Amino acid sequence: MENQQQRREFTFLHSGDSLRRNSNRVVENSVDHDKPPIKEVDFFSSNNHLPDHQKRKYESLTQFDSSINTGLDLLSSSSGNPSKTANDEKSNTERSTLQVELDRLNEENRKLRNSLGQITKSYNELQGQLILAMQKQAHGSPREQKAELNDMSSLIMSAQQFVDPRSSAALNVNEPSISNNETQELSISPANTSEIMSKERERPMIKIPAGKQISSEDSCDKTSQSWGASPKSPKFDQTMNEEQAPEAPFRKARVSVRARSEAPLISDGCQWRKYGQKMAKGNPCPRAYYRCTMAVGCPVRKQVQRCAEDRTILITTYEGNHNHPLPPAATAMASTTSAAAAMLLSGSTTSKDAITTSGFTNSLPYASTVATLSASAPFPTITLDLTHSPNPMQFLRGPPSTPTFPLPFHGCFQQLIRHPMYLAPKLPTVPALQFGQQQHPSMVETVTAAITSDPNFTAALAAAISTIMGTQKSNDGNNNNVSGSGGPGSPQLPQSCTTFSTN
DNA sequence: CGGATTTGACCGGCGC
DNA sequence: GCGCCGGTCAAATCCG
Repeated sequence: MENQQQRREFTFLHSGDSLRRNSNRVVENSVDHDKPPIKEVDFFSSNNHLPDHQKRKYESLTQFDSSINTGLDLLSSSSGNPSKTANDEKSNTERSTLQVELDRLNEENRKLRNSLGQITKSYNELQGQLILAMQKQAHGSPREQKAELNDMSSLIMSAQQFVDPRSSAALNVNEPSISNNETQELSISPANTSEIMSKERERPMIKIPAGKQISSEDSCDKTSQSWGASPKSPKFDQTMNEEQAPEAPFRKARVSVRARSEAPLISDGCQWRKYGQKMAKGNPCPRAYYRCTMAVGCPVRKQVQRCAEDRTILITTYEGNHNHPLPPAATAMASTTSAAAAMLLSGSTTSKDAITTSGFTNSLPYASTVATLSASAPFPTITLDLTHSPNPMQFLRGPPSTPTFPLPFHGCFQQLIRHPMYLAPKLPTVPALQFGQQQHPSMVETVTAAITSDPNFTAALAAAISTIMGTQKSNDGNNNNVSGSGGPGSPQLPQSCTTFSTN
């Protein structure tokens, strides 16, 4: 079983490498005649309205590696001919136009390649860490299956970091007992997890200038704004070393969700235990504190409080990363909040940002749903306002087996989850995205476009990928649960930081 | 009886 | 230093 897990993970990593190679092909395919048309070729070949002689010119252009500007030399030599005719001048003008276009495409491809290179670099680092972690586990005393499951969770976490190590590292810092084996409980956070996480913490993180707390949200959201004071949980504190302390604010990324609900607490697929209730200043409604009980030691907490101004609105604020599998009903929401938090932590928000995040919310089925960033607060918070959804209860109370949470990425990646190859015991050697390309060509393009237009998308993508992997685990007959008392296990990424909430 | 909830006490951070 | 406030703990209580 352990070997199988390892093989899976390595396969996944390998597939990531394949992703890189394949993506490069998009750029360099012009020299590979055995491959199907690549984007550049497609771009030019799409000009079917052009005369044949121009098409031939396009073809000649695309015969050169777009990463090398050899095509430009060809054009310049041609344009330097003093005996050109009027037609030649016309065609040369067109060539110039095409040259500009080609340059633009090359530049675009270069950027894409750079992005992929960064991803690959992070990926390789993680791979090395995985190997180290697994070797360490192999030499250590055998642990129960519980521990192995947690290993899987940490591996999934790593997978997420492959996409965006920054955000993942930041998101996972709430994990307890990950840097100090002495404090960790036997059933949680195995050694390899500790090693991985410790290394991850060494990664440089983007700093958001600590500014004055400026609440960009209405009074209803004071609940989330106030969460920053947290801390104590002695167990967690023990795991923090001096270097990590300055980064603490990043670990407190929160996702606050506003939604209309009559119920005091809406099921979000996770199991929660109430551990406190307080009256918060400025709100006559008490604030309830919950912690995740799906796994022993899960650091995820949430606050639930009704909006003072509109008590039909329930505000749920999540913090922390699950260190255990999550049931399908929870993964949709979890991935969404993870994506939101990842976006928040990805570094693009350097000050008070009260915006409607286009890259994120554009994917929302309900146009009125907005995500508000408040990175200037002591702890960055992203608020998803679902109160204007046409029928919020539709997703809030949807059947667990068919989560219909109207948030980004979920539906898109369900396609991957359902793919037969994806469900196979062994992950394909082609990356999930490429693989999606087989059946859903537009998806890869969409993802690529999203990456180029919004770097933060990688973080969101990471969460979604994590969700996929988690779902796969639950689908391949492995019903292991981290917590014996927990419900259906599933993974949310421990990975994914904040969980979604509903409410 | 065991697990979940309630609720007052306690602690740490922060502002004055 | 003091008080306020948010967050957590843990004993008491409730509930299935």
